[in-house]
Amino acid sequence: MSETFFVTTALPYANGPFHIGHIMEYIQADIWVRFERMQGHRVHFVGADDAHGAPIMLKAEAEGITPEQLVARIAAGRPRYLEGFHIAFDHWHSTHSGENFDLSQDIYRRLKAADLVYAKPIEQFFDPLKGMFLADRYIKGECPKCHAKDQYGDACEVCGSVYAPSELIEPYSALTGAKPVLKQSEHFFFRLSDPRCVGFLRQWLESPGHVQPQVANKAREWLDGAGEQALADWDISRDAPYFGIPIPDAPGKYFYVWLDAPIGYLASLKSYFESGKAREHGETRSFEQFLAAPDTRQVHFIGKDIIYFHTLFWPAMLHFAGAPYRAPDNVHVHGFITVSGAKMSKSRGTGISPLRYLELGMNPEWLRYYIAAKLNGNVEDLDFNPEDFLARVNSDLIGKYVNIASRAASFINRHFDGVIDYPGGTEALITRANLLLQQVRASYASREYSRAMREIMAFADELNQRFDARQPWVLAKNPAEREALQDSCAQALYGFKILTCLLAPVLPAVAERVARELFGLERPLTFADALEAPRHIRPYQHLMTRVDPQQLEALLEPPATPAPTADKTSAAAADSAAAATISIDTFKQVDLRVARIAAAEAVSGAEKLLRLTLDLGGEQRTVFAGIKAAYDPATLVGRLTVMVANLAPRKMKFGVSEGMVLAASGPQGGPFLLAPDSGAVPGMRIS
RNA sequence: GGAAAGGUAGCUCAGCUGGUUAGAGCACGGCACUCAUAAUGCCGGGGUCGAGGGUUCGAGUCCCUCCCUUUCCA
Repeated sequence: MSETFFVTTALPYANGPFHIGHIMEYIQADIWVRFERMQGHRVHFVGADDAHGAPIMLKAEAEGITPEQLVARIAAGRPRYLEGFHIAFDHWHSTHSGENFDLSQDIYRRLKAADLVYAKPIEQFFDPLKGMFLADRYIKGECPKCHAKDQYGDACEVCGSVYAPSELIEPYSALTGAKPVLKQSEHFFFRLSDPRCVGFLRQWLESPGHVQPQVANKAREWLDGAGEQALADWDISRDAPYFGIPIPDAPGKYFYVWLDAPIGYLASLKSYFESGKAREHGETRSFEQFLAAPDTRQVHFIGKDIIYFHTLFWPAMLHFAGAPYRAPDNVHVHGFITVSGAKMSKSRGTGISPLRYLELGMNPEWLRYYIAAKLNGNVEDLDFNPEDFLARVNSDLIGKYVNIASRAASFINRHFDGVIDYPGGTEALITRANLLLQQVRASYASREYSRAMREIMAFADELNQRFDARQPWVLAKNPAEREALQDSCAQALYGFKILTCLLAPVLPAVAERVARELFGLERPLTFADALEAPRHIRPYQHLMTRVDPQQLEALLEPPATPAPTADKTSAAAADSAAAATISIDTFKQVDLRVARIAAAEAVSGAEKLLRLTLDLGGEQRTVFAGIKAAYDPATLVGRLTVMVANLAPRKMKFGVSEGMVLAASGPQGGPFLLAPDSGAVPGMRIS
């Protein structure tokens, strides 16, 4: 019954870091992957950078580096986001790779052999200074309709009309300002309009499960287009200079980036197989065998902006290239994410920065839950609303879910030494769990995450209601009610375990901690665990803190303007100039370590101090820090920071401080605690 | 211009193939409780389901027109 999936997310363009839209898609896919794995299915989840094309080439040129260097720099920044949000790709690769060169050229040769590729001369604007053909976006000029100046070559941002670049009045190259000239060049075309392609695509779109009905409608519209809207063949070549994959037997010609980008899915998979990782994950077949197997389910998660490429070209290319290539089994389309109703814009700095989210120490699982709570299986936009985020996360996750464990565990530990027994039996809960599993699994499977979260939270409500009705805090005062006390708490804790299983795809880190720390399970949870009543619980430790409105505010405030930043650096420079130089040996005497803040509390009687318990990976230290004014203790717990580990202990009025944490401050404000990048673990030496 | 999706309580959303007084969570008001890193429970106020027509015994749910929002048109 176990199935095998090959899952991808859309390849991000390697000219910049991830934005919140990428992260949303990855969270959606990651939840689905984790869900399928919890059902016992084998899933290979891969991603890659989309490295080719003119924008990357030009950006690299502008920075005075090679495109490879630019792409490598961007790629180096990927892991901290992925790890930070618990997005567990099995492999991450690049379209600028040997695998992708081989696969792209192979698929091209096969399509050519199938007579689905032809050459045709086209006329296009050419920048004589730069010596390259110009894509529409690199040509600007006056709009032929409304005569607005400086409009792009494809559409006018002022009046919204659409036109060809040759219609622009006074066109000029956006790269050099030169007047572009029309020049002829031979391009290669993929015969998308071929009856074989159209026939195949119709059939593929009709087969249930391949795409959502709305997406099939849209794609059919393109297929059925007539006249102006008729389905056109696809221009798949670009002329040198171009950062891309050379077309075989065609000197100076490269594949258009959109041809090799989706092939990057397969390139990443191939690299995953050839690196031996697939084998580590229990897959013994070769890449080709795996890909060709009819029971391998090839699933792509994409955004609605790239439906055209993924429902027309991509399936057709794969199908007509032939075995081992196969058209996808499922292309799942999601909408965009907006912030407070406004469309995300990188250039205007609106939207929320995923990196900033992590840097502020905000819990990634808050965002995962919030996205899950708002995501359905349709192609609909999702709004990130700060007030909603705060309310949703705090009341659902902390008030309802985590609170159940917190309130019940304390009784079991205090009165029964952690032993959970069920004088009232577990049948009712097992029946309930079975029903819930059925509902919630169906919701996850169809990507109706918001429904799943509603179903799960309704159960959390039930548990809190029942717990309340039985009033264990009253029972605890009467020794004769011992059984009732144990039963009421046991029922709640078993319910909590069920909730945790159901939420595990969304909250992997919390689920892992619950399994290990509370229930002593040294393995990942599966859905079968929901039917297994726990018999013992360890002392409860807080699982999640509430969202701090200040963090949320900091997340949303616009990025700092350059001016104050410059002030800061100059102030810092002035400071450092004042300090005498020291030798490296002197510096090495300071033992700096990464520490996890295990606990934080205000010190009563002290205006500025917080008492921090720092975890150095095995060793715990108590440190007093004068940061009370800037930090709420609750938001500090769990985050990583930097401490001086070999500072002589100092006896203070409130206790002994065994070190100090590092924070920046100056005339512009502070203190600001230091934090290592994600990946650091407590105890690491800093040098 | 063509097309798609959406417009349901203050906010975020559920309402499948039309059927008793339109639901949830959050927010708000009141009460209760005190086990829980203020968390929980109960009660309540609040919606002419974008507007207007139509079909029907009966429409948020079907049809038509219009308005608004978002997006797509390679």
